[in-house]
Order: sequence, then structure tokens, then C-alpha cells
Amino acid sequence: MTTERYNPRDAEPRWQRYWTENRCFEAREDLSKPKYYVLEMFPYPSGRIHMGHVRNYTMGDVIARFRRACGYNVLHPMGWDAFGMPAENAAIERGVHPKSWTYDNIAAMRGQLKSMGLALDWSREITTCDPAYYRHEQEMFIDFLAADLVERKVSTVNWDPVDNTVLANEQVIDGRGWRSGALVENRELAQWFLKITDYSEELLAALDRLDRWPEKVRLMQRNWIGRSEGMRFSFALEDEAGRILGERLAVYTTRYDTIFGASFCAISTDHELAKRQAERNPALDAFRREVAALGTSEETIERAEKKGYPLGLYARHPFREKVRLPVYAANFVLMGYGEGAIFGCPAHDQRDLDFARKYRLQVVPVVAPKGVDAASFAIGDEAYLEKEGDETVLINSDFLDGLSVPAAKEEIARRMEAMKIGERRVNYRLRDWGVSRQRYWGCPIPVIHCTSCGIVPVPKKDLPVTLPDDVTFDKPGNPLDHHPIWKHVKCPTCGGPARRETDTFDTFVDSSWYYARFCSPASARPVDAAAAAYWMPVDKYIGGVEHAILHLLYSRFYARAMMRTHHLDIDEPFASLFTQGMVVHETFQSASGEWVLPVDAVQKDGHWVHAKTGEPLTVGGIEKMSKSKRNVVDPEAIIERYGADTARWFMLSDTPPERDIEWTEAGVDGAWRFIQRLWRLVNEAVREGSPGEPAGVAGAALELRRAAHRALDAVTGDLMNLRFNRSIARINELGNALSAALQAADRSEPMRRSIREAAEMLVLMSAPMMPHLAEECWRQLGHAKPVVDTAWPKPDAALVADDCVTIAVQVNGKRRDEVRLAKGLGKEAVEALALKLDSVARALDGRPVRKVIVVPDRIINIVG
RNA sequence: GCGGGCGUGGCGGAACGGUAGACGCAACGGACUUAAAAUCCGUUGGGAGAAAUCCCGUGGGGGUUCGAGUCCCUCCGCCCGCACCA
Repeated sequence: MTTERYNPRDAEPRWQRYWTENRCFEAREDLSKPKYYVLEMFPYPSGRIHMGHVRNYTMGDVIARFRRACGYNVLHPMGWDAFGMPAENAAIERGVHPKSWTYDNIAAMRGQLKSMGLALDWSREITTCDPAYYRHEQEMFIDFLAADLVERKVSTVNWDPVDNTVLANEQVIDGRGWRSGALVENRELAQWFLKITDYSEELLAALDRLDRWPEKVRLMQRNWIGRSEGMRFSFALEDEAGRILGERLAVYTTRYDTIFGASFCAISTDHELAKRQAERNPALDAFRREVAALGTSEETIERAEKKGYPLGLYARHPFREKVRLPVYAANFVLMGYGEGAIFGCPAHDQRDLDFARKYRLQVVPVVAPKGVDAASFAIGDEAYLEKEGDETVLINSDFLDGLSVPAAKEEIARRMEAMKIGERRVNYRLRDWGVSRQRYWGCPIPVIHCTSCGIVPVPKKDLPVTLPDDVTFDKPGNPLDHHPIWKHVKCPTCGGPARRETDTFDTFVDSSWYYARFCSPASARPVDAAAAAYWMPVDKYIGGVEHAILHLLYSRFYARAMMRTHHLDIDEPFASLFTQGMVVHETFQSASGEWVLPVDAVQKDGHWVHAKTGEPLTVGGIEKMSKSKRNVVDPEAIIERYGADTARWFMLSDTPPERDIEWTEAGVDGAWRFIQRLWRLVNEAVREGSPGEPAGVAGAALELRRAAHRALDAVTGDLMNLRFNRSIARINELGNALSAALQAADRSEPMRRSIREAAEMLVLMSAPMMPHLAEECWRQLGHAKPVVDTAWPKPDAALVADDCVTIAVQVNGKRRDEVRLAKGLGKEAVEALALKLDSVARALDGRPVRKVIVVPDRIINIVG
């Protein structure tokens, strides 16, 4: 008897239609059920989905379908992070309008996502470039303004000369723009900032509560926030002649215990003092320019020598009357951190030491290992930094001599505070979030600049401020600024002529609250309180680790800002976060060095050649799929050829979800074969099996039942913990057991019932992962009600538990035998049995038994 | 430089401190077939042996333990994040 092969091309669209027509995945608030909100990071509509999307959305879909089957009221929405520069680049390069480019891409990608058979609630689809979405963003911004969460300030910003826009600190990687890769320049601009630093402590402290986030991500955020405990204090300044100046120099340090080792002060070239001096000192001005030109990229920092320019000023040591520290403007002091000024202690800071050696400044050690003679303790080329566990004492430090570092800190802090020249202070590395972008394709910032009234928020009744469609991209700069009329408005307050803000929001603003909008995508308010109270927080958020800082930190801040402005009632938006690994693939290169697509690479006589030209290819490293290396496989082609279930199954098999997965042809074939195998097994089970309650079975029939219930038990636990690869291994095992039963001769009624039961369980268990095939199989098994409406089965505890166990028998820690015994047998009985074994006697080789360790139902170890 | 993670067969990977290598891929042998594909059955960490069985084995070295892939110390290698942060 033959069974036709399973044909996904017929089955998949059919079931997708069924789910859509029956609105299976449209979520409604229902207080009678526990809710579960599963969300994958929404895509940028670049035009086509890539394998990273397939992996991300498959995982989310398995969770959504599994939770739904388990009785949860599941919210699983999808939307588009639709503002951003690729749309403008397309406009510049190809003359298409960013809007039509974006919406065409969305249409194409929506179709691709639908072909994956995802259990998404498409009725909640949101698009960030839709005024229906961004009007709420504008409304909230106005509320943020009123709540003092926004600041407009002129500051030195990171300017990307290629994208012609400002970048946030988080968007500068190794001194280069995160998108363009261009070396970032410093520019002075008036910008809008969201005051994320108001929440530094809060964002840091709350990380401890996020116990269902990866430790790695929490650590990265902790480091990014960069809390340090130190002191801010000031020096009296004097000039060359020793005349005291009216102003003091404030510095920040975490090592105030080393004050007696100070030999100079250094200020940033952007420090007010340096700027002022530069006005009448051309040499200093030249030095400032030189430093500014160097940039902040990794290479330049590595190579750059520590350089300083003496200002002719001296800082008086607070505890030693005669000591005067020369003040330099230095290239290694950052204006953005602390006070933009430091005191240098060369003995205990490598950077300060390099500087001191160059300018022949004193190097006085003030901390030394305990017991070392203070007079002979000298510093060579390396600063002395205490390591953890080192016992150290202060030396050469007057009243601090002999104290430990913490005690010295305490003493200095006490004295400085008494002298009223400084105080202990907590400092953060985190900077405020600059959100202004000089671009067209973003959400307009809803403010108006009026010459007489200053900054005036757009009245809420005038929202949304929509983007004009008639813009041109023929000259550099911001099209909104070039637009003939758009920016010219009347001041809402005085009615006089005014100018509309032409900057738009950083697109990370759009993605900082979309998770909340999904709760009530059509609400007239940004977020409907009742809906958010029901759905929030997101129970499982899935995406790439590349968003560990940017998006996830901004979202955590945004939820707090929305809370302050009464738009949301929750501070942590994502209760549990999962960061999935990348999809990687081999790279192929032709002799001329061109990258070759995997579809064009074929193996011939053990060598890789180009499928069309026959040209030999070299196989390169296995790397993240990327357009530049062309090592991409198009999901659409895979779905076309094998169906969505094959792609989904492959994505979940073998590799744990947090690790990088290598896409291989062999792996896809393997997934395809399994799908056909399951289809065959189910069809055979329909013929050979017998429906009915498989009660009272024994022997082989009972063993098959046990295998089924055990597999179900394991898969349930594994899916709960996102261990997809393990659950697939379990499903394979049950498939093997069912296959063996079908090969065997036993066709007793109990066996026929067990076969049927095993087949049904196999189908239900694999349904979250390959939903289309499961529906087909389920119908084949005679069920009128689809899998999508079928509850997750419950394993029978009696069948999961074993009444017999295999106990390993060890002698001196080495396995020598195993015995199969009734479960729960007492220690003495196990010991007596084991000691009678030939293998044990042989291994003991006549030695007397000294000790016996019995771990019930697991192992016995005989020590001889 | 600072911080973190990871090293297990030919490969992806399993393994509450308790039988290392589940499951899959690849490879090899066999069945079916005129043949191939598909499918099914079997073998597959290394070494010795006809076999029973024994020895070795989770990056290297050391330690704790009746027992270590798992815990501790140390070295080596790879990967990731941050980086002139005072």
C-alpha cells in the first residue's frame, strides 16, 4: 500500500486561509483566562524577509501556539518599524517616494510572513509611519515636555557626515556611525533630548528584578549605565606668580585616597577654562583643534599619545600648602564625563603615568602592598594597581599613612566635606538621549519656534503634525527644511509668524512604545488603560542580542516616562527576554574575489564550482548571513520548494535557540524527510491503528504508550523552557518507537490502540512547530475539530513514571555493570544484589568492601 | 586594558555532581529494485581482542569528592560586549 507524499504547496495555503477566515488568532481581553503576550522584535520593512526573521518569528510562533493550546489567552501581534533612512536612500537613488517604497515593502513582506503560517493577530497590525500611530507619539512627547522629561540644549553632538544627521551616543560604534560606518564628527547643535539620565539609578536598580532576562544583557546595560562612586571636589587655582584666582577647578575622582600622589591636573580641551584661554592663546586654540580632529575611534585612541598643553595655571593641593599642581588641557580627558577635569596620580593610573613620564612630572606611590618598605617602593613603566585580594596600605600620605584604601577614602571625604571643598558623588556614564534627526522620513517633532514666545508645543487639537508628501531629495540636507511652505506656520500662542521644527524623531522613539500600542491598536489615546492593564507586560520578548542596549534600554526608559505622564501603568515592559542566535552560512568566493550566492555554488567531484560558469570557488568562513558576503538563502525560495513547515522545523532542530545556527542544504533535506516520515507514520497508523481508549494494555503495547506519554511529558517541559532542539529530539524518539511498532508483527487490539494514541500525540506535540502538517495529519486521523482548537494533551503520570529502573553498578567510581530493579527498592536490598554480581567480584579482585554508596534508583558505588 | 561567555565523536549537539556521546546530520554495510531515487534494517569516540571483556577518552595541568563534562585553582585557545569613564 502506498501513501501519497505530503504536499505542502496544497496544504499550507489551505490552512492559512482557514486560520484567517476563522479569525483563530485574533485576541480579545478575557479575564476568565490567563493572558500570555508573546512578541518578537518587529521588522524594518526592507523589502524581503531574511532567515533571521524566519528564525525569530518561528520561535515566537511556537511559543504562541503552545501557550494557546495550554489554555492561555495569547496576544501575538505584528507590525512595522517603518521610518528610517533606507527609505530616503531609495528616494535619492531611485527616485521613488519613501512612503510608497515603504508601503510596497510592507505589502511584500506581509505576504511572506503570511506564507510562514504564523499565528499572528493581523487585526492589530501597526505601522510606525502611519499618522494614526505617530500622532500618539507626538501627543506623548508634548506630555513629556510638560512633565520635564525633555530638554533642548546646544551640545556637541555626533554628526554623521554621510547620513547628514546626528547620532545618539549609543549609535556610535568605534567612532563610526552605526548605519553608514562613516567617521563621526563633532558638531555644536541645538537638539532635543529625552532625560533618560533622570532614571540612571532606577534603570540600573531595576535590572536586579529582571530575573528572566539573560544575565549577559543585564550586564551590558549595567556597564552602559556605568555607575561609579567617587568625589567631586575643587582646587584653588593660582597663576604663575602665585596669585590666587577667583575661580576654583572642580574635578571628579573615584580614587580620592590617592590625593597625596597627585602631580598634575588635566582638563578636557572642551572645558570652559580651556575654551576661554584659547581665545587669547593661538597655540592652545591650535591644540584644541588638533584634539577635536582626531576623533574618538578605536584606532586613534590606541595610537594617540597622551598629550597636554600647560595652561600656566596651578592647582593648590588641599592638604599640602606648598604643593602646586600644574594644570594642562589634555587630549585624554572627556568633557562628557564627571567634571571634564581630573587630578592625575601617575603612580596608580597607567594613563596618568604615561602623561607624567612624557612631561617629566613627579611619580609618587601612595598605595603599596602591606609590608613593603615605603622608601624603596618605586614605580617603573607600569602603574601599581591593586588586585582583588591584595592587602595594601597608604604610604607617603601624611595623615593617611598606614590606613587601608577604604579607611583613607573615608578620612579624605570627611576632611574635604568639613572644608566644604567637595562631596561624595555618584556618577553615571549614561548620557541623555538625543532624539533629533535632520531627516525627512521620521515622525515630526511637534513643536513650533516662535521669535517672541520661544518654543511652543503644537496644541493637541492640531495633531498629528503630518509629513508633507511633496518633497524633493535633489539636494543634501533635510527635505523638510527645504520645503517651500511646510515649516512656515503661525505661532499657536501669539499668532505671529513662526517656524515649525523640521527635525524628526530618532526611529528608536517609534520602537520604544510599540509593544504598548499593540494592546489597543485603534485606541484614540496612545494606550488604552484597561487593555494595557490586561496585556502588559510582554511575557516573552524575542529578538537579537544586538538590541541589548539601544532598543531595550530606551524601551525601559520610555515605559517609565509613559508612567510619569499617565499613559502606562508599568515600568518594565518586558518580563522575560530571549535573545536568539544568528543564522550563519558558509561563504563562497570566485577566483576574482567576488562573493557567490549559495544557490550558485555546487559541488562537483569534491570541489565547489559556480553552477552557471563552472568556475572553481573557494569556501570561506561560516559567517552571519549578509548582503555584503552574499551568503544568504532566500526564505521565499525555501518555502516555495519545501514549504514553511520544513523551514520552521529546520530552524528549531539541532541547534539551541540562543546559539548561532548554520543553514545547510543537508539540514533542510533532513527536515523535509522528517515531514514526509511523519506523514507516512500517521497514515500507516490510521490503517493499522484502532481508535479507542487504550486502557488495560500490557507488554509491547504498554511500552509504546509509555514512550508516548513520556515524550509528551518531556516535550511539554522543553517547550515551556524554549528548548526546541530537545523537544524535537524527543519527537524523533517517539517517531522511532511508533515506526518500530508498525514494523513489528503485533496487531493485537491493545497494540492497535497504542499505535493510534502514539500517532495522535506525535501530531499534537509537533503542531506548534509545524502547524500545517499537523492539521493535515489530524484530519487524516479522523478529527473534525482542527488542531488549532484542540487542547494540549496531558501526560498520564502513571505512564510517565517507571516501576522499573536501571541502576548503574560502579566499583571505585567506574561503571562495571547495571541491574534492572523495581523502583524504590531499599538500599540494603540493592547492596545485597550488587555484591552478588560476578562483575563486581571480578572488579574487586579480592579486595574487601570498605564502603558502599547507594543513590536510590540511580546508582550504587562499591568502594574496595 | 576592563567585563562576560564558551571549549564534548567527522559535524550540529544531549547529559538534577551519579551509566558521557540522547536525537539529528554525514559515512559505511545490508534489504527492496533491472537500476536509481525514496524507504526500511544495521554499524559508527579511540585502542587491544575471535569473543566475553579490558584500557584510554569531554582543550592542558592540578585539586575537592565514594564519584567531576558538570564544582574550585591555574594555564591555553576561541567568541562577544565596553573601552582614554578619572
